[in-house]
Amino acid sequence: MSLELELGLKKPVTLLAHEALLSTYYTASNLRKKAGQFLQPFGLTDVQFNLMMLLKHQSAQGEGLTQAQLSSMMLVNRANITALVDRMERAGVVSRTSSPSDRRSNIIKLTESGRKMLETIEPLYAQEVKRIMAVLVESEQKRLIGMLEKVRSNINSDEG
Amino acid sequence: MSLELELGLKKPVTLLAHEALLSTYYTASNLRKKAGQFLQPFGLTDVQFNLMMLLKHQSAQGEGLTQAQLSSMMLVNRANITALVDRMERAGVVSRTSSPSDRRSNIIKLTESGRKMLETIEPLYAQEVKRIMAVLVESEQKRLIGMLEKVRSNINSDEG
DNA sequence: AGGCAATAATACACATATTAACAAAATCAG
DNA sequence: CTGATTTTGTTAATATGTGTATTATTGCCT
Repeated sequence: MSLELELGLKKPVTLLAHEALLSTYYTASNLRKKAGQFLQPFGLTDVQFNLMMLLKHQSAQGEGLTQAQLSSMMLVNRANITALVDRMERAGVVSRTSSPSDRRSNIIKLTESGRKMLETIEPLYAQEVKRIMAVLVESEQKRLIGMLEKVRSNINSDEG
Repeated sequence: MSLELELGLKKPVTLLAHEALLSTYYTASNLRKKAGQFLQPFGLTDVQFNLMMLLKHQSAQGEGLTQAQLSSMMLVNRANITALVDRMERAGVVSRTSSPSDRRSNIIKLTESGRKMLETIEPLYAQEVKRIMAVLVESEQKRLIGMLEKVRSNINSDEG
């Protein structure tokens, strides 16, 4: 179904480039909503799940990540991470410890409870992601990734 | 530049389908940030600009749209629109009138000031969108739109 | 050593998103 | 027509995002 029908537009989007941009917006929006619904029974949001995945896959065994590293990997402002980690700490899925080597930094780690939770959810999540993306064959997924990468690379290329 | 490098990941994303999903997320996120920066000098957010574009292009001459129509076209909850229109009304770019034919509904229209503002911004915005998307030739943009459409169509196809 | 710039986290004000609960109005079933 | 249902908008609680300012700490440079 076209964007026009999905959104109930009365007139088509006239500029192709704009339609491409809106398609990217709304697809991301739909994917996030779907992820949110999928994760709700586990008491997690998509952002919290993403953070837990980073802690599991992007840190050396049991090392954890600093809030600054997390903000870089999630492409959000560092200020965001404070309240996000607060909530997750309160929910008992991560721990926050001051770094001994740099007392400005906090080390965020999965708790045992968080690790177990992720062990349950991750295979189901991976299965659902594969199901959704299976409308595109492997070569198409690669082409999609490549095209989006080109778009991102061009976003800020006029500055400086 | 790959997602891995852009986010400072230490390890690659192993599941191709997940990388495709994350690419879509982060591209949309980058596009929205860029739009936000572009619109900031005009005192608008990307969401407010999007709403103004809908009022201009998706309503019959001077007719306006209801909040329910706007929420459908923006893929957001109706509850959102209330405060959004409040802010935009306060900024003087839209007006909110009770519909004579259905007293539950509010008709949202661009004010003269909003219309003028859009006349200034729209061509600059279109130019910037074209510049960003010009890394993809027309056929690629169409292929991107088509692939994203297929993904969206598959998101909720397991329900019911 | 001492001073100064950069970095990490936090706090605050604000914009946007969700769900749930509600009131008012329109519509439908009989 | 009347009573039940649906639709529209609002409000409240919560989560996430931005930018800015502040504090603490680190590290660099003279």
